[in-house]
Amino acid sequence: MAQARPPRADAVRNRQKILAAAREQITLHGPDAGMDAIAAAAGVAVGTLYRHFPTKTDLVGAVVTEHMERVATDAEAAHARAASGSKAMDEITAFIGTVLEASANDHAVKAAAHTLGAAPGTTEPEDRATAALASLITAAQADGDLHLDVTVRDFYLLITTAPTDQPPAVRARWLTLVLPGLSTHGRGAAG
Amino acid sequence: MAQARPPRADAVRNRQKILAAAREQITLHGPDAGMDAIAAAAGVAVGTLYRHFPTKTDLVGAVVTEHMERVATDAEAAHARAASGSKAMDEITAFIGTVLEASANDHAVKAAAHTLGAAPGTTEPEDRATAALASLITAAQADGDLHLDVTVRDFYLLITTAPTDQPPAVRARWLTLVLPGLSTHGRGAAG
Amino acid sequence: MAQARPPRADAVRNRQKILAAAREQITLHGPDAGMDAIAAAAGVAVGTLYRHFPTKTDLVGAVVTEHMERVATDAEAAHARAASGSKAMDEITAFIGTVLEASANDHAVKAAAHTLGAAPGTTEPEDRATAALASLITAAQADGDLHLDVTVRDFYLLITTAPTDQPPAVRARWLTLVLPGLSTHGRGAAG
Amino acid sequence: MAQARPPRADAVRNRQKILAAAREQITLHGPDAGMDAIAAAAGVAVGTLYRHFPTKTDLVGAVVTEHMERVATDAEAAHARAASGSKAMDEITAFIGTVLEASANDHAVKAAAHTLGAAPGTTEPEDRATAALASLITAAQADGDLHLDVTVRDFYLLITTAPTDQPPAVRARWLTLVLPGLSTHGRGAAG
DNA sequence: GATGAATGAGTATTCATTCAT
DNA sequence: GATGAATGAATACTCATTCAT
Repeated sequence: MAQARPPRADAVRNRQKILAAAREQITLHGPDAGMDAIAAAAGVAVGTLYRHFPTKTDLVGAVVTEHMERVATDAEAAHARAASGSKAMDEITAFIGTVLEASANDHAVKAAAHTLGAAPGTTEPEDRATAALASLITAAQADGDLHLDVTVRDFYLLITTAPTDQPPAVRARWLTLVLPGLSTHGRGAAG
Repeated sequence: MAQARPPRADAVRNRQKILAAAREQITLHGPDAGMDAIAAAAGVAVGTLYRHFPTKTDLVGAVVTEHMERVATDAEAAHARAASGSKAMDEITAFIGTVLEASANDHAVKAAAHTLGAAPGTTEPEDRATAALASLITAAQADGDLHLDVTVRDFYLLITTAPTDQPPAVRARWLTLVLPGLSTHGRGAAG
Repeated sequence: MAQARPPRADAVRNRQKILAAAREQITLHGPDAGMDAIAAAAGVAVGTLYRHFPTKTDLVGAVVTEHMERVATDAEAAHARAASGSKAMDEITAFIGTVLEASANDHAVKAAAHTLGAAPGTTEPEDRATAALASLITAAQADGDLHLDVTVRDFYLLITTAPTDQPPAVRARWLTLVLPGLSTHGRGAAG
Repeated sequence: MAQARPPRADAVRNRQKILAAAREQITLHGPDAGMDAIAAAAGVAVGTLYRHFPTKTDLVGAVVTEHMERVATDAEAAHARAASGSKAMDEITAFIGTVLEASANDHAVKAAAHTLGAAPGTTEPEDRATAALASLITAAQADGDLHLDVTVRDFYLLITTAPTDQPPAVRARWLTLVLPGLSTHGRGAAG
């Protein structure tokens, strides 16, 4: 069985350029960004684009995955900080806020996911995020700060429904409304 | 002064058929549903569709307004019940659930609103809903059941971000997560 | 054989309103004026319009004929004046100018004729015009003012090619360029 | 500095086929010729047509420009002949005839120009034609054959109003009627 | 006779995808 | 592998004409 030969250097470079351009164009014009426009932004011909991503769905999927990559990184960072002393529940709160901010700027990504019915499943980065978040949850529950029935799926549910396309003030308000559902401490003095 | 003659019976029937078809098609394929497809689903020629709704935007707008109509009706009903003795906070809880269920079936409507940057403002039904909800809020706050800083906008924010396209179990879970942000009673015994 | 019953008074009135509206709309928007627009301008429903003119071609044809009516009237007036002493050649010159001006304001009419390949033929008003012009030609030739080979067809050729859609100065210049082809007196001192 | 790579051979061929088809279809059905029809006539898919001419206006513009190209070439040829001894006025006469014949076959072009309110200005070929004609005019005026007030604009006015859609005999007659407006020699012996 | 709602073929244009160079 | 020209189904919308009321 022949070894898959390693990809050519320029092919790798092209893949990166295409992903960057796709991210940019999708962010700019939503998932309706044209393939030609993406190719042009990448400084590449459409044919090349199609060699790397046989379908628009594939390309958008890749962008979404990239996004997941970032989520995973953030989750693991939060987990690491919690492991070295910071409060797990604080990390959770911060994490959700961070993801919301990131989505607000990469805004189209979520739309993309929706519109294209992107894979439900289990990409590698999603697994990493899930693992890190699960640990974080367990820790926060051990601290008595997080409701015992909260799961990773709950996080994903909230993140998916976050108002990413609203102005910052609205996004902040949404966080305020939503966090008491997780925390055991309610909303404090406000009411 | 002559009365504007009443619309013809068959024209009215067609308008209904078109709206129904639009609702259905938009639910099925999102606001990208084609005008031809909608016309076909309505058993009508495109021309007829365009006679009733000169623009796709108009048609989608009409569907959204229909939806708002229902929301307004629900809100006023809730308000009426609270006025005659039932607990305001219970009505609020039920109301949000009701809207969520309704939206789940009319699912596309939300997408529609988004995509078309639907009117920000002030359609007549929206005004009615807003008025009824405001009264409900005041009552619940007087009872000490609702956080004092909660406004109608908060309701709209939650409703807009509700996971209308998720299965019932997920929708129920979302309600559980989100209601504590409104109520002064937290999540009770769960954590 | 039954006598064709005389048209009802209101039907006659409608026909006039429609023709007026057609003239107006065609002048305004060219022969592309929509049937609905014409009907609306006439204060009549499309159905009524179609009862009077079974086809758009018919309607435009009618407008063109109306135009011919005017041409015929002008030609006969010119002829009458020449018969009572004025110079035939002067009347000819004036006549062409008059028609050109009229066409410039009813501009679309010519376009209409072209676009719709309107009947070449021999409507009654055209016949009257032709007769009057023929007399005028004979008279001017008898005066020695008009080239002997000029015919009514030449007039029609010039009129048809007149730059009706150009500004007045250009129209005047065109007359200057074209009249020497008819007159025996050339262009006088200009060259 | 890299040369812009030469267009592909088949693309060039297609461009020609499209232009030819456009000329033909526009000639046949006026500028209302459908883009689909033109594409079909060219043996090409619409998409291809749109790659070459992003807009119908562009396509018709190109056809008009082609026409102008020919006019320019004719004008320059006439000028060259006059420079090497032939009579300028004869060249002018011949030139107008030539353009008229050319237009008769490309008939629609004029309609096209009209309909689209074609550029007022200054395409490159138009400039060339204008220059050559100006020289020709000066020469003929120096010979005493052409009225002193005649300008290039007069030529364009006549050409634009020429009866390109009439049979040859009518076109010839039109020339006879119109040339005396330019020449200092009148119509000779005919009257 | 008048009304105006319904019809449906037709228009220019876009865009994901394929394939010859 | 890269290029970019070609494909063609699809889209929103128009308008002359028909026909039930």
